[in-house]
Amino acid sequence: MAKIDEVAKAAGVSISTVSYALSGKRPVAPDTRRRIEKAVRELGYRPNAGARMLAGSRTQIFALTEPLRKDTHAPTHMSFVLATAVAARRHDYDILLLTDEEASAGMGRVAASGLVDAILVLDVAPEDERVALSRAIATPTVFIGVPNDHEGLVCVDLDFEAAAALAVDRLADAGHVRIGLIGQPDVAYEKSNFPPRLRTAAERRAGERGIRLSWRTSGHTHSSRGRTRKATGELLDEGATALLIHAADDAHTAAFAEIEARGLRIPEDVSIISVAASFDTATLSVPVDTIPLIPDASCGLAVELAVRSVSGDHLEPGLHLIPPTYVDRRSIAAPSARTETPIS
Amino acid sequence: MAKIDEVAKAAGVSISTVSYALSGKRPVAPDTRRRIEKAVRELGYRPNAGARMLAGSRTQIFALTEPLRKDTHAPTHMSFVLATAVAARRHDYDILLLTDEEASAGMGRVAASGLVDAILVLDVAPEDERVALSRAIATPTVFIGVPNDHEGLVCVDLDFEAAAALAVDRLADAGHVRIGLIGQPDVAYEKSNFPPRLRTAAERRAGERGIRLSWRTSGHTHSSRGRTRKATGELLDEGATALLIHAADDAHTAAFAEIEARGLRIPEDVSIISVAASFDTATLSVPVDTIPLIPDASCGLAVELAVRSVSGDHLEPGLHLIPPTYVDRRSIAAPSARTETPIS
DNA sequence: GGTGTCGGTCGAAGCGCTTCGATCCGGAAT
DNA sequence: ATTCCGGATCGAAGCGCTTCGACCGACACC
Repeated sequence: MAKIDEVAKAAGVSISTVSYALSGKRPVAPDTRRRIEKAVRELGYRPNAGARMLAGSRTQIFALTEPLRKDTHAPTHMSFVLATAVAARRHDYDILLLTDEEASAGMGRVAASGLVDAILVLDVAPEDERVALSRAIATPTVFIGVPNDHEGLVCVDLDFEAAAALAVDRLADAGHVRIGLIGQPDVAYEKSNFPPRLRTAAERRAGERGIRLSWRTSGHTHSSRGRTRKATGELLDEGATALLIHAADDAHTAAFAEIEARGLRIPEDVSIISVAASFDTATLSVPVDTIPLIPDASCGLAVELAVRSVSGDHLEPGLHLIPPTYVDRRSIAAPSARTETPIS
Repeated sequence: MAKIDEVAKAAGVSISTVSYALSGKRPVAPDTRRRIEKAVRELGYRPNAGARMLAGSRTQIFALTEPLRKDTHAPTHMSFVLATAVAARRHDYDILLLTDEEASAGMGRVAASGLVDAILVLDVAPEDERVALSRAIATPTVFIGVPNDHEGLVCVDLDFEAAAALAVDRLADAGHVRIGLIGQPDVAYEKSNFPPRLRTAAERRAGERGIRLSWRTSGHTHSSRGRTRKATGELLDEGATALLIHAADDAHTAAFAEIEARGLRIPEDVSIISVAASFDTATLSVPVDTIPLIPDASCGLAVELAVRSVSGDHLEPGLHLIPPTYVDRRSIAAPSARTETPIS
């Protein structure tokens, strides 16, 4: 591998001029710059990562911690990892994976050894041991998700509460007075933070709009087809004319199956909104309206915050909630006489 | 962060002695070693990663390239990434993720900048552009999977051919003369390497044992419930008394559904072996015999090879095929009169 | 009693880069 | 003219570690 001194010699300048030309930290004459760039190209020069870290004290690496619990939804998780990696590369950063036990243990290690410039935290649990760890280290840390105790942390997430309110509003505006919420699997309500918050926010708004909202989960440890169908049926039996789904894709198809089995149509007989889905609801057998949880948005913002914090911008801690966006796919209509029942 | 000279001072020795005590590359007196370890502990010393890379020319980082095509089975993929990361940590290595476009572009980058000691290649396609890249760089590269053109490469994988032969043998030994193979989704037979090889090997062995083997895929771009059920039905209609399944978990449940719908039982009426499954076939509604594809084994071996190649051991290129292991869960029995039909 | 050999230790030379201060030069301001 | 400023460049000092060669004393061997 060519080294910086070879580039300097080839371009007829000093080492430091090459460095400045490449970093842009001091002005370099246009002609000189061209000669340097030419030399770099011809020699295939790449600055040595180790030397850079040592001299610069910027590593161009972010750690990404992901515990990968057994109940993690793999496809969703993958899209978050992917979004983070892509966003990082846009800022010339690489991602170092900390999984399994290392998700926690590795944080201290990479921080102390100066291997990474910042740490991104994925798969955040309500009571997450990484919260304490992040407070104990000097390396900037950004949470993608919000733990219960987020005092002094930088956190990024979809504004689930606003999303829930928006969804309820849309249904209320369309005239629905009884709606059902099909939520995440049971465990999510203990091990994760936003499912309960979304539910609570939906209930609050429903109350404000004079609507009755019933809630069911979509399974035990993961979305179960049978459980979700049953839940759907129960909600419809209770008179729900609209469904708000906060669950994985298979829960959607299970709900569709029950609706179809009853000879009902979407949206004529049953309105549906999917909330905080991170997959594409347009490719479901029935495209549905959604207030999506966009990995690119969350992870992009998280990376941006990390980059900024490395560049000196001491960012004040706090929640960075991404405002919900409504994607209309025509799965909402006014309640039909067919499903509507008098309020008891 | 404490630096090595502070440790040296605290222990009353020179910097180099500290270094040798920690690396073990030269003998250090037991008493001296203890004093150094004490100092390290008390100061919370961690060698600086950048300095280490620069001076040592060992980075303690492996790159893991994973293109993440849309048809990648997320859960399977995740278990490979996890297995790799865990294995790497056992050897004191971290994993740097190269995804998406960077899966290819990043290889040259991290190699040239000396960021990583070796590269591990995941999600290998038959015609994989990373093959050419790996030949163009000096950084040791280990493929987890076998591309068509593997001349001069180091590749690790399950011995699919032996696995197929083993599976056919078991069924033949049990007395089956007509068996069906439910394979991967269609695309896998174009975009991946082993599905066709497994199929061919199964057919060859079936021929040798005088058995008739019919083949069906389990879907178009992913396992489809309907398609798999249909395939299962067709195979049974053709007189198959045993099924060899090489597909994702949902394909198994789909096959079970069809079998159950026909009032048949496993293994009394239909014998089943799952080949090269990377999930736990014991947790399926019906536990089935399997010749598993064990991520820990493949990735562990790959990491080991990478570590060895870094430590000077110039490893000669070649395929490292992991011998198949048979896990008995009692899903095989002799063919029953109920399903058996005379050979036409 | 020389002369190896080996365990144990030290000093110093880098590893390849970034960055600070110094220098030099041409043009604007006075 | 003199001064001053900012663009453009250079030399050199590290960044924190690894590793080489050298040294010293202890012990064994003949």
